[in-house]
Parts: sequence; C-alpha cells; structure tokens
Amino acid sequence: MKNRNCIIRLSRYKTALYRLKALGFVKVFSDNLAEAIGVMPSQVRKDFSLFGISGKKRGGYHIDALIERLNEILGKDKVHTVIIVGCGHIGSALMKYRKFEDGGIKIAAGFDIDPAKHAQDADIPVFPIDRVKPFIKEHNVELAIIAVPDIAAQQVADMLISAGIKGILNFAPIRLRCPEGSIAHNINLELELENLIYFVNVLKKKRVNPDETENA
Amino acid sequence: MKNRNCIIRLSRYKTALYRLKALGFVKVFSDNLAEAIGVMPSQVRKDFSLFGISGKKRGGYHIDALIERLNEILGKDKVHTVIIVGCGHIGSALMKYRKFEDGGIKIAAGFDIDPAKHAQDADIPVFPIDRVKPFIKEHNVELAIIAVPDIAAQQVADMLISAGIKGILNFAPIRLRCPEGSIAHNINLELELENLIYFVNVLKKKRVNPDETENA
DNA sequence: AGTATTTTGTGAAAAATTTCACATTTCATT
DNA sequence: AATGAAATGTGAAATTTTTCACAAAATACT
Repeated sequence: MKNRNCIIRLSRYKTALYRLKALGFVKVFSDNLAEAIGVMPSQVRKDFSLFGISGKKRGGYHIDALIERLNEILGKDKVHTVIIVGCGHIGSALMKYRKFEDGGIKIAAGFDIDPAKHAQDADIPVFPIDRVKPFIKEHNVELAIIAVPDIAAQQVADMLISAGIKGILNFAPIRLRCPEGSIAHNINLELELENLIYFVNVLKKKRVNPDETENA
Repeated sequence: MKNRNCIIRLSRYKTALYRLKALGFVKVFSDNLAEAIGVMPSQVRKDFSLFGISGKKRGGYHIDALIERLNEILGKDKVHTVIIVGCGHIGSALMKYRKFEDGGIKIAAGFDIDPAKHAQDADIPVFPIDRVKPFIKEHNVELAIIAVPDIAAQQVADMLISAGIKGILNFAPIRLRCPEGSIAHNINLELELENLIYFVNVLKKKRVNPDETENA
C-alpha cells in the first residue's frame, strides 16, 4: 500500500457514506462517492481495489457493509483513548470537541503545567504534567494530542513516546521528530491560512490575467 | 506552477528560516533546509527554482533575502484581515491564537448566532451573524474562517462568498463547494486523528510482522 | 594566482499517483 | 430466456512529483 492520500480519501468516503445513509440510501456507486469528495470515479474504485473492497457490477456498493469495512481498515472498529497535553486555547477547545466523541475517540484527560488549568474532578480531568507518564502506562494510552508552545513541543513529544505513546497529533508549529515505532502528524494552523492566502492571490491574478495562468 | 505541495513546503522553509535566523545564522544551504523540514536537498532547490529563487553556488542562500522573497511569494508581505464565523470552542480558540497575530494575520471580528457569544466591545468583537455581510463589505475582508456546525457550513460559506469573501478556511467536517473565483481549504480534525490511528496500526503490524510490510 | 572543495541549478530518470478505457458482470425490462 | 443498459475492476497510459547526477560557479586554502 503505497498511497498516502488514499487513506485520507477512505476517511472522506466514510464521512460521505454516513451522510448518504442518513438520507436513506442503501447502496452507492463510485460516481456518487466521487462527486461527494471531489475526485474521479475511477479513483474511488482504484482506492477500494487497493484494499480488496469490492462491490457488484451494476449494483454498486452496499453502504452498511462499506462503512463497516472502512472502519475496520481505518482501525475505527474500536474506541481509541487519547490524551491532550497542553490545555491552552486550542487544547481545551479540542477537549470539548464533540465530533471526537461521536467518532469513537475518547479524550481521557488533559495535562498542563499551569496549576490554574488543573481540574481533577472535571468531566475530562486536567492533571499536572508530571502525572502524564504514569497515566499513559496505567491506562495503556497510545495516542496523544500536543497543544503546547512550540518551544516545548519536541521535549513533550519525546517524553510521551518514552512513556508509550505511539501516535501524536501535533498542533505546535514545529515539525516533530519521532523515533522508529512512533509517528507524528502535524497540523499547523498558520501554515494553512498562509496556504489559503497564496491560492487566493493566484485566483486574483488569474482574474486580471486569465492567460498566463501558471506563473508566480 | 503545478505543484501543490510545493507551496506548503515554501511555508515550512520560511518557518525553519525564522528559527535559523533566531539562532544567529545568516546564510543557509539547501541541505540545512531539507534537514529542517524533512525532504531531500534537491527538493529544496527544485522548489526554489520553480519560483526563480536563486542562491550562490557554494555560498548558499542569504536568510533575510530568502525570507523576504518567500513572504512575497506567499502574499505575506502585507497584513491580512480575517473574520471568524462561529465562535464555539474551536472558533474562539482561534480568535485567541497568538501565532496568527505574530504572522501578520489580523482577526478583525467574530460572528455567531448565539446572543450569549456576542461581545461588541471586546478586544476582538463578536457580532450577530447578520452583521457579517456589511462588515465584509465595509472592511473589504477577503478571508474567513468557518467554525460552525457542519449542517450550517455550506450555507454560511455561500453567504460569505456572496458578500465578497475569496478564501475560506473551513473547520466544519464537510467538504465545501465553492464557485469559481473563490476557494476553500478544509481542516477536518477527526479525519486527522483517524489518519493517525491508521498509521499507528500499520506501525504495530510491522512490529509483529516486519516482512509483509505492505498489506492492509 | 592556482587548485581543491563545496554547493547550486537543472535536465533527465525514476517513482508515485491519477486517469483512461474497456472487458466483464450484474441487474432490469420485455 | 434474451436483450440492453449500467457499473465494476483493473491493466495500461498519462500525468505529476520526486530524486538523481553532474556541469558550472563561488569560495576557501595554499
């Protein structure tokens, strides 16, 4: 399996499928899914074929079966426990983010150095940062979200990994380095906006100069 | 210019450059930047060459000049005004997000239907949603962040675009459709975690079965 | 000044990803 | 049962993206 984007698309198909299911559909065709997530129908079929997902010629795919299979592939057939390190603005927003819960992701606890943030009896408790290592070990947590200042992020990541964390979703604007056997995905909000700004500018230039489409 | 990833890398180079500059460096080589963001040195040079950025053979690139050029390409040579529609957990976290301000992105106001969220005199004011259209026109805003529930997202997007918004950064877990002349980038937090979960599982399987690396 | 070394810039090659195109199967209709 | 229409599944082609490899230039050193 070599195609990284494919996995993201599988998730997108799944979201689309839930929506179609809610609308009362029972089966879908590759072009429905393609339309829904903005790719070619052949891309959908190729993606499925990579994972041995098959439908019926002329009959399409059965939505329930397809959702189940996708959840299985994506590891979403079980509930996953996640901790959040850094309970500033972003961190605490994520702690309250409903979609995680709905999607079988359980935020077990938050951790922060700032005593003002601590709330041991809250719905989702917030503990001092030195309690994170024992917590990970005791609860066998494998996933963490890092939302600390960039200066602290790598250090926190190293600590989490040494405690047993395998996957990190990092919101600090820094590219985390991970040893073999663990993995970090980075979400950089400023970079996302910057990227958008670039493409908006390209758009504006096109408007002025519809010819020379492809120049900086 | 056909390479979408290239733009993201330019932003990453820039982040790395600021860090290097803070450490006292004056010039960099393609392998420094490559190392910093995790790509091949030839990738760095190819990216630069696509935008006509050149250094000196054996002398590398001058950091200040390079940062300036990258900011220019990325449209970050001016301050950009952004509004946030939807001031729930995510929306209000973003309103307080410091990195935006530091990076020349000015959050001008928030908008929400919930009167409890309104705060017209706050540092960054929050207005009723029906004030968004006049606000956009009056202040010539081109960029918006959408952080409303998924059910409302497309409708909000259409409204914003009709008011003059050109670029949308969308946090609702739905793929926004945009007419020609405007653009939306989507950040789906659950999808990011799901993706991470998949790759953590792949990692674990590799550990058990270091051979059959490439199977679902 | 001359030589050796380092680093860029870029065509060409390789690799990855997407799209095409069509044989094959299934379903619907008569 | 036979016919026609609609969809899948997948090699092959096309496209995109990355990496290689090396000539040319700039710097450092003697």
